[in-house]
Amino acid sequence: MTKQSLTMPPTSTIEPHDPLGRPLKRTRRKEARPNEIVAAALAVFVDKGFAGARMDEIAKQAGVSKATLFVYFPSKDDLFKAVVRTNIIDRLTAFQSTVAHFQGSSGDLIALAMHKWWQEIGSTQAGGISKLIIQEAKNFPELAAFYQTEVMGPGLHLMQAILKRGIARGELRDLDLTNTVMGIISSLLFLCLWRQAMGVDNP
Amino acid sequence: MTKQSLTMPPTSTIEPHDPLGRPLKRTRRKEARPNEIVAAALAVFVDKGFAGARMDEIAKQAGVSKATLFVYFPSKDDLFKAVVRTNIIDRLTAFQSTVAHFQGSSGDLIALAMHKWWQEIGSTQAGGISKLIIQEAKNFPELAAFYQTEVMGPGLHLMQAILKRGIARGELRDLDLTNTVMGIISSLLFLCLWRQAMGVDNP
DNA sequence: AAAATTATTGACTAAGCGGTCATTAGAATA
DNA sequence: TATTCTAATGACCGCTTAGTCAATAATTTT
Repeated sequence: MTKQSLTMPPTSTIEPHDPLGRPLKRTRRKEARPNEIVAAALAVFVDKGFAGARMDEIAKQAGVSKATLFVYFPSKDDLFKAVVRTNIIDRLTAFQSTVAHFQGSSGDLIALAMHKWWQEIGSTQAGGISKLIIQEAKNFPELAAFYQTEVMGPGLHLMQAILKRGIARGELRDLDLTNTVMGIISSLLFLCLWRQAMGVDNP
Repeated sequence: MTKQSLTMPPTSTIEPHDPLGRPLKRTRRKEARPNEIVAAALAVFVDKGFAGARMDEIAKQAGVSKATLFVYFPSKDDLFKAVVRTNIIDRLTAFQSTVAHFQGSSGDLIALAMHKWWQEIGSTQAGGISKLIIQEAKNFPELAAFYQTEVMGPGLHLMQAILKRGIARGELRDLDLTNTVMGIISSLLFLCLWRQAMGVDNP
């Protein structure tokens, strides 16, 4: 199933298309644009950092003019926030409900959480966002604050909830919540950061 | 012993000086400039990152005009390389020998290693270099390789040696060396990166 | 003290960037 | 087919900043 078939009716006539299946001439595709722009933005942001990412390059990679970016996103900041939302926050909230209805042992749940994060974020292009935040936090305090409240806060809270569940069920001893959470996520995040920095190829 | 006494004869006349002991009026100090510029550059690069660092700010912090920067360093890139080269190696080797000849228990040795690293690097401005490397690894691949072989490699090796010693003395069980080392340094480095990124004040 | 040397700099430029807007052209409607 | 609506864009603007250079002034030499 191609991406195109999800977002627009199959083109019946013989038209020139780019490698990603997008028409070469100027076309109006209001529905598909935002996703394509966000996808392109993720790639460029992760590769170049926030300051280093050029709107022109994002536009080019999205197969669109720079002005079109500003039709769908009011500013570079907003585009970045959209990237974080669709790549991290949505996944995080999805996983929150998974945790809420989990039946098995707490050991399995912890393993699942770590595995899932690594599989969907840490080892993918989305993992680059973590590095990006560390890179740019000081220069773009608003973005750092956004990430703190929208991602780190909920993430830490979720992990704490998992540990509390384990303690309540008598599967874990009464450990220090903050430090244990820190230990768990630091190993994951550090490995992610390191791979990103050293340029390990991610699928 | 002040920095000034190392680099120039003591000023005998009563002249206005800045807080770092540098004369306020325009003076010619060919020998002292490079070190002062590199020191200022380190501070600004660590604080703002490579892209965010402004040559004007480095110049101001070095007590010099921007044009003078380009007298001593041909470009921003070259200045950055000079900063990293002159700041990394000495600290590492000094630290290695501190840990190398230890007599007590392995538990104490591990604690000492972590504590010492945190005290002398992780919690200081030098810790900012780790962040710098992670930040700029992609843009300066040869710098990343240099850091990998000269710093990370020896660091991991040293920590492994400490664990092997513990196992040989029967103080530690036969644990997985690579993973344990990763767990130990990841928590330290991650905390360091996080503090650097979020701007916790360092002494 | 005057001249020569050269470290230092203020003022400038060229380039690059985020963001804007009047115009253009693809699609929907009649 | 003609008309309307609006997605898409080329051309432009104001601002920032790495890098340049002729002029300036602190030393050294005579």
